[in-house]
Amino acid sequence: MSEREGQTSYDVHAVEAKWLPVWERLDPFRASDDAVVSGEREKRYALTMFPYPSGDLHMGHAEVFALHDVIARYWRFRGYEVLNPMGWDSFGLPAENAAIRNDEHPATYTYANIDTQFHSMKRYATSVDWSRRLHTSDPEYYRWTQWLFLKLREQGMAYRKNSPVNWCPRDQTVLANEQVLADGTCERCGAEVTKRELTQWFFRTTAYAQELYDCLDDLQDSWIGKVVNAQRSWIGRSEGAHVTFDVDGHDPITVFTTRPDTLFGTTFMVVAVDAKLAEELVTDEQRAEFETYRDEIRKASDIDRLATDRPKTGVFLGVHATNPLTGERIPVWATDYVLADYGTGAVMGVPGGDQRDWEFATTMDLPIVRTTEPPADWDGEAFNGEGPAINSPADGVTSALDINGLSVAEAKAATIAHLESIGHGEGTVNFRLRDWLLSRQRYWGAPIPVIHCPVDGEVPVPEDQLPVELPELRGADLKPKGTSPLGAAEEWVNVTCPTCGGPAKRDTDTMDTFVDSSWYFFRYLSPHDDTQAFDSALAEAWGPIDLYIGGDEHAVLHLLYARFFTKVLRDAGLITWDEPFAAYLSQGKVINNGRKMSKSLGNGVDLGAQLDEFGVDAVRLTLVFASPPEDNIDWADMSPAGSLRFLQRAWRLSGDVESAPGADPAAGDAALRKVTHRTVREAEQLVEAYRFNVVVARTMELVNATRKAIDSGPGGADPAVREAAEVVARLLSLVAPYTAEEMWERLGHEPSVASASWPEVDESLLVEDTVTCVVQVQGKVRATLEVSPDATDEQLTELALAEPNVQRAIDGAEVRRVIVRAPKLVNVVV
RNA sequence: GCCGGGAUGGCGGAAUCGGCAGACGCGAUGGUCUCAAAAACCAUUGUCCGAAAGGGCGUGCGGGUUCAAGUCCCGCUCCCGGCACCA
Repeated sequence: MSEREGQTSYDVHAVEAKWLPVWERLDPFRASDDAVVSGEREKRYALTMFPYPSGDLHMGHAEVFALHDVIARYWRFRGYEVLNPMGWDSFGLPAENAAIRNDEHPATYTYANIDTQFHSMKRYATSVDWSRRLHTSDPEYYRWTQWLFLKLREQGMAYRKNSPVNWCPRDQTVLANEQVLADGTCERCGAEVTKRELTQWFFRTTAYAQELYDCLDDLQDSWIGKVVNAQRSWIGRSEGAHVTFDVDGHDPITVFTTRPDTLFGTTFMVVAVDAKLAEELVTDEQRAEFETYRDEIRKASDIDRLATDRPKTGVFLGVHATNPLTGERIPVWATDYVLADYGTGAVMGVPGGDQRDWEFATTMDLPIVRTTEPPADWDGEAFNGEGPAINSPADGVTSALDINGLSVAEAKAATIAHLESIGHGEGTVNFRLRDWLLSRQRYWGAPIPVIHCPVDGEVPVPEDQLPVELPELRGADLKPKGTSPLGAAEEWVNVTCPTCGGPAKRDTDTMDTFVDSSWYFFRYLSPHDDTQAFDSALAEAWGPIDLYIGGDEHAVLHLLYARFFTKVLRDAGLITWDEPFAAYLSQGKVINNGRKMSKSLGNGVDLGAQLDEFGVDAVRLTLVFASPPEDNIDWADMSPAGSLRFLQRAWRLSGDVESAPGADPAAGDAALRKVTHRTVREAEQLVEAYRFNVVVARTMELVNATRKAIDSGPGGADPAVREAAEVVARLLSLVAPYTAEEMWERLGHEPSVASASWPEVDESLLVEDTVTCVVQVQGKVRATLEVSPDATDEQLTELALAEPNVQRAIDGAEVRRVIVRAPKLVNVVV
């Protein structure tokens, strides 16, 4: 037992109990608005996605909070004023479903869980400013959610329309497109989503499609790539043209195409069978056949319709359109392979250039004309690759436009120019993104603050009457019945119209909970302000968020909505910046034994049990050290016990330091000092690059080096050992605050280590007096030399060739060339 | 099908300026201490040949560029994620 006080370990739980009240008293993480507004200190806004209060915190929370705290604490050390707030996304279905099961109010479940999570978070000891705590289900919060809804409505960004919408039969509510997974199931509960024709509220996200897309370029480097990619795909920008076809006995039809250059190969037109347009076009002779086909398609589920390998089907509508370039008449068909709600719901059929059109043409026996010359060895069907334009115009047809021989890009440009000149089309951009459906037919959300009056129509609730508080409903009253439970609260529903004073009814839908979370990061700036949603001056001072960390499940949903809100608020004049999250990092999942943790698999790992067994610090350390932040962590591969061993080893250093606090490190062992200062510099670079796992590795190396210095080097009395131990305490505090605090105290300092200053790097100690020079022969390492960092090429060559091992490798051959990269490398070529 | 990311020891992962592959940790093996165990500490740990010195091979596969390739280029395989009858 080399340790001075005879202790080889500390009691994890005693240490937790000891420091929590001290930190409570010191409150070192409170963010000062004044320091930032006055410009006294530079700001950093660190944000992690706030939790939904279902039960207690789990391993996933533990990971994201631990990762997030590294950067937040680091920024604080570096002298920034750090805003690190926390709250709860506390509206939502799990609470409502629990309330129905237990015949209680959703608030009971919600606030009990918040309380549980709050205490777990306190124990978890992240550097949060708790004075800014908020819950989205508080009337003080949703009052401003409602205010923002009205603001968006004022901006023309919230509107009501009747349309086919996604309906989840299990949750008994409509869903946004973003909440329906690729396989047609509900993102929340997994039920198969169906369609309903309903009048619903939408946010006009499509108005910002272009900007939401373009700004991704600026985020490319500071956001994790897969999320930028996901958003790009979701917004789905495609460049092309609108082309207008005259139709016999009908208004002209406009189609969207990305390949206007293939217009000469258009041999038919196809309209989505479920679009209104199809119904308008169909002739009386064809109507019966059309309706039979349409009804058949309507019966098929979305799942079936999504399959891409089904044979092409369709019905001729009896009308003809005219190709604007050639005057040729082409038949108009209805089909289910054209989508009613993308583009114009109608497509020009170019079988030579589009595989789907090829299959349709083959099935329906329609002509096929190629417009791009395929390569000589082409043995496919439709060809949509690069090649010279052909058949413009085809034999026997005339056109004012001839693009033969042009490349695809040239042919597109020429065709668009021509269409514009004859008034039959224009270059345009189309997006896949749809407007955000925000109404929900459920109870536990923010009521939509609108009154429907038979005289005045849609009337916004006057600002001074906000919030529109939820009526007291509980248990069975909340049972989903396909319409909003709020409709049953008659006293609440029936109101007088704010405009005419006559009888009117409240809107009975509540808002999607993603509305609540689209602006919470603004509310953190002034969470107790009862005069406004947020303070624009504070938004100016603190925004945008410098680093946001969260899960991939929100790669599209929440991040897209928050970006949209930010842009609308900017255009409403409330803020000046364009994007809410300057940098985004996604955390991987914590899994167990190769599988997602789940009740049915019985492989869940209980966070509380892990904390009880290994302590907060060891669990945090394990999660941070496991892998780069964005990778998944398989808990079965991890060793929290090993983490605890390391923490004890680090802690023991603080008991072996024999010099007094303030001892001058300059007098200490130079070798250890070099390691210490190099470690600090590397840690700075690594934290800033979010490579937190490597920061831990470097800290471990410093602990090892310090241990060696104590046991078999200059000994515990050397001031360099104190310097090293004090650096370890501060590096460790990024991940293991309890252990670090305990070390800091044993080293003779006042708490809190979090308020200590960051170790200053002595640049002179980063200069090595010798470096290892690798000597290769034919690229293979044959020897290493310890040389001065300013050794010359000539010196190195001479030393290298003098090595017996090098001579043996050369084996008498003629040295043809010696490559020297002084002072690190010599390569002898024979 | 299109777009993005990845593949490194028994395991998690280091090495992103083209310059010692496997840092750090886990696990394993042997040892010290102990009545014993735990903890702690010491040693070994990519693989093959060799008693050793030393050498061969080695970053998913096949080519290439280079004095030098995990890293750059070309062509594949597989895995993960996003989008998908989106015209």
